[in-house]
Amino acid sequence: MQEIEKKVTYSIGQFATIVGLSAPTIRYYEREKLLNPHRDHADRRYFTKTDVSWVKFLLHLKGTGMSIQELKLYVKWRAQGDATIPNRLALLKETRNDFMEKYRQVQHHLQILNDKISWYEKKETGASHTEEPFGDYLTRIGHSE
Amino acid sequence: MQEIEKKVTYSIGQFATIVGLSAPTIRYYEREKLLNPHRDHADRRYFTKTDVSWVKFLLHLKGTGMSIQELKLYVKWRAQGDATIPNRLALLKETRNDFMEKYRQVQHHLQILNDKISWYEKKETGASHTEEPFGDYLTRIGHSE
DNA sequence: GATTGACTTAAAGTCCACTTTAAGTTGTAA
DNA sequence: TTACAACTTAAAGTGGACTTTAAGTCAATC
Repeated sequence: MQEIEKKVTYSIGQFATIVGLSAPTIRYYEREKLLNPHRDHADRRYFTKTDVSWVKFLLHLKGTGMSIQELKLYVKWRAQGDATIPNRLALLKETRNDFMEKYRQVQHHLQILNDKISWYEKKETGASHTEEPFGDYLTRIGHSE
Repeated sequence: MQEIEKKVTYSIGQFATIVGLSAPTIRYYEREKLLNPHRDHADRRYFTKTDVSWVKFLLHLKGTGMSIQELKLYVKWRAQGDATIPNRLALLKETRNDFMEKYRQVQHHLQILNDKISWYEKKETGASHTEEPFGDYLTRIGHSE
C-alpha cells in the first residue's frame, strides 16, 4: 500500500496548485536551486510527495522571514551533510530571534490599530459630545505612543 | 510651560532621526501626501510634535500591513472630515481582519521553525543513534504539516 | 492529421517602497 | 568670506520576489 503511494507524481501545474504557488514561481525556485524536480522522457518536470513536504517546509521558513538568499544558503548547507548542522542551526536561531523581535513590534502595532478602531466606534456612537483626541484616549487607556 | 513646549520644531534631519526614517523617506511620504510639513522663510521644511505623533501613528498602521496606497486613502478620507468615518473604520477593520489571518499563519510558521530547531538540537546531542526524519518527528509531537 | 492544452526555455517586465544621484541654495562657524 | 553641513528639487536607480512574454515542443483527443 505504501509502495503504491510512493509512485504518485505531479506535473508542475498540479504541484503548483497543491503547494499554493504558480508554475512560474516553481520554476523560479528551481533556478534558485531551492528545488530540483525529476524529469520525464520529454524533459518535463515531475514532483513527488517528498517535494510537496519539502516546499511546504521552505514556505514555513520563508514565512518566518527568511529571504530567498537565506533559503539558498540553508539548502546549500543541507546538501553538504551533517557537518553543516551548526551553521543551519545558527541560521534558524537567528531567524527566530529576528522573528520574535518583529513579532513584538507587530503586536504593538495591532494594539494601536485596535485602539483606533475602538476610538472611532466610540466616536460614532457617542456622537457629538465625545470629542476626546486620539492621543489623549491612548494615554487614558495606558497605550501612549 | 506648555506654551513654550508647543513652539518646538524639527528640521527634516532631526525629524527623520526621531521617527526612525531617513530624510528621503520623509520627502517621499510628503510626495505621497501622507505628511505636509510647514516651511520656513527659506522654504525648508520644519516639523512639530504633532507631526511626530502623526507619522508614528501612520507607522503603526503600516506595521499592521497597510500599504502606502491604503494609507493615502485613509489620509484622504481623514481630510474630508467626519462624514468619512465609516469608510475609515471599514478600512481599519479590513486591515485588522487581514492582519489576524496572517498572524495565525505566522504563528504556525514559527511553530515549525521551533520544531526544526529542537529537532536539530536533539540530533546534535543524541548524536548518531537519533535518526528520526523531521516529518516523523512533526507527526510524533503533533505538528504535522 | 490537425487542434488543444500543458508543458519547455531565456529574457524582459512589474510592483512596491524606498534610495541614490546630480545640481543647486542657505545658515552658521572659523 | 570662505568653507561646510544641511537643506532643496526632479529624476533615475535599486532590491526582492516574482510575473509576463515570446517562441517553441509534445501528447492526447477529435
